[in-house]
Amino acid sequence: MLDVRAIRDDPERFRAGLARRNLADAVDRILAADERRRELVRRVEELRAEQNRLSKEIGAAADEERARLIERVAAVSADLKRLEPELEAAGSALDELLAATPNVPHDSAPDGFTDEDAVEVRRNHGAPPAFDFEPRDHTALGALLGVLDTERGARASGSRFVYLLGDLVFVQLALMRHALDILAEEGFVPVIPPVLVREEAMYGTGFLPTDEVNIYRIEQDGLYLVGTSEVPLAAFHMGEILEEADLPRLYAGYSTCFRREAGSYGKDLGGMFRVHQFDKVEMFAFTTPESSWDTHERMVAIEERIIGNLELPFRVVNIAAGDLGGSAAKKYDIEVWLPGQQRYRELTSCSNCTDYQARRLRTRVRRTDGSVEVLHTLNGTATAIGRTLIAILENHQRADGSVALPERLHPYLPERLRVLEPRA
RNA sequence: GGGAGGAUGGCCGAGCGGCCGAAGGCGGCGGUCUUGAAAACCGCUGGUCCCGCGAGGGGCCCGUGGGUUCGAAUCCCACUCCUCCCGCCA
Repeated sequence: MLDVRAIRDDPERFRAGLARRNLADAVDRILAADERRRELVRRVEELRAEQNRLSKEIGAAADEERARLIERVAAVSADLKRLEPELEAAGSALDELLAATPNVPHDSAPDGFTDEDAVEVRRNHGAPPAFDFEPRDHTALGALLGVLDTERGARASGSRFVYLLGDLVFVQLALMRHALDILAEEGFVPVIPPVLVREEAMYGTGFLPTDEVNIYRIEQDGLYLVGTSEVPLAAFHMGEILEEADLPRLYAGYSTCFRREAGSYGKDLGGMFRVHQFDKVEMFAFTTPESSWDTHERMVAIEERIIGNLELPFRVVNIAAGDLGGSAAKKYDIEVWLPGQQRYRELTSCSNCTDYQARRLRTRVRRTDGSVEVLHTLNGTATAIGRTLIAILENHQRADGSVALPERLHPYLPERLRVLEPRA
């Protein structure tokens, strides 16, 4: 949620920022709603002050005086009864506008509206691997190795569900441990969070109301299945005021993620590139406003380190302003080269949400001088396990279909397991 | 699924319908004392919104939402959440 007072102070800045999302006119609608609300606040508060004054006098007054005062206060109360609903309506109108308005993009986010407009920041290790044979895609490899079963996944649960089998399960767990070890070393507190959350948490993180169609809802209990552990990690400090000395607070969440993938019909069908359920290790940071940009760079660097350890060719892209998620002011994606698709595909994503999420979550920082302000939140993928498995299979495959597992994973794997071998 | 309690400030905990944004304690900050520290003593110690350049003034907040009343932390209604016991269960 944007800060209305900041918009009031410098509307031009917000107009220009939101124009990059094609939403320049939102500023004027917000300002009009804010003006109306403040006018009503002024009038209602004057009446309440008058009512309070008179009521206090009544308490102290003698009986004959009392009747007269009660009559006077009745007139004030009548006015209040009329104005209070108007004030409430004006407040909701403003809240709805603000809830539907996304964050202002950072200056360093490039112009544009689609993934095509993202700007490449850097690549790792230059070129994608050259194969002296025709590389298979992960679906073919998964079948050959006997480690992926999408047909039975569909039978049990529908399309976009997959069974992971055999040694690939050990690779998944190794990826999880590998990421958590690095994050713990970097000062992140490991967390296994709840994956069902209340509406408040979904709203606070900005997934509701805008992303509703992509969220699984448990009607009976009024709970939502999280699409990322960003949600319960952000909600961890919902409504709290953190001490400046305790920042940054860094968390590494490991959870299963659930996504309806509505509106992606026909996209990335087959295999497990786009599925309804996958596991992910996620970074989440609560920082002071002045340090969030440094933290953002640091988190991307951690992502690069993790992917580098897995010996995967990747590139970092800076997402276009108009293509950002609603809460983000800036986002880096890391795209990994997939030989099966002959292109780079999104593997991780790292966003600085500045104060947008924190204001909705009411998460603030108490400065050492005692003042209180909204803090900044960031989130980033440490390892999206499903897609990382795909990248490992496709990039480390050999002519016979076997797959060599990256050395950095060896300590986390069973000793016999260094290569995934095709089924006999 | 059945039953019983509870929700007040960073934490614990009091609170006759008006003098209660709220006693007291703990914690925190500052000070006195001390070579230093502890102890003791003294003082300070909520958030938010509106008006104002500021000094300051005002509104709201005792789980949430309604109601009664001139006036509600206190009375009434509904809801939510938490805890405990029994049952079931990974």
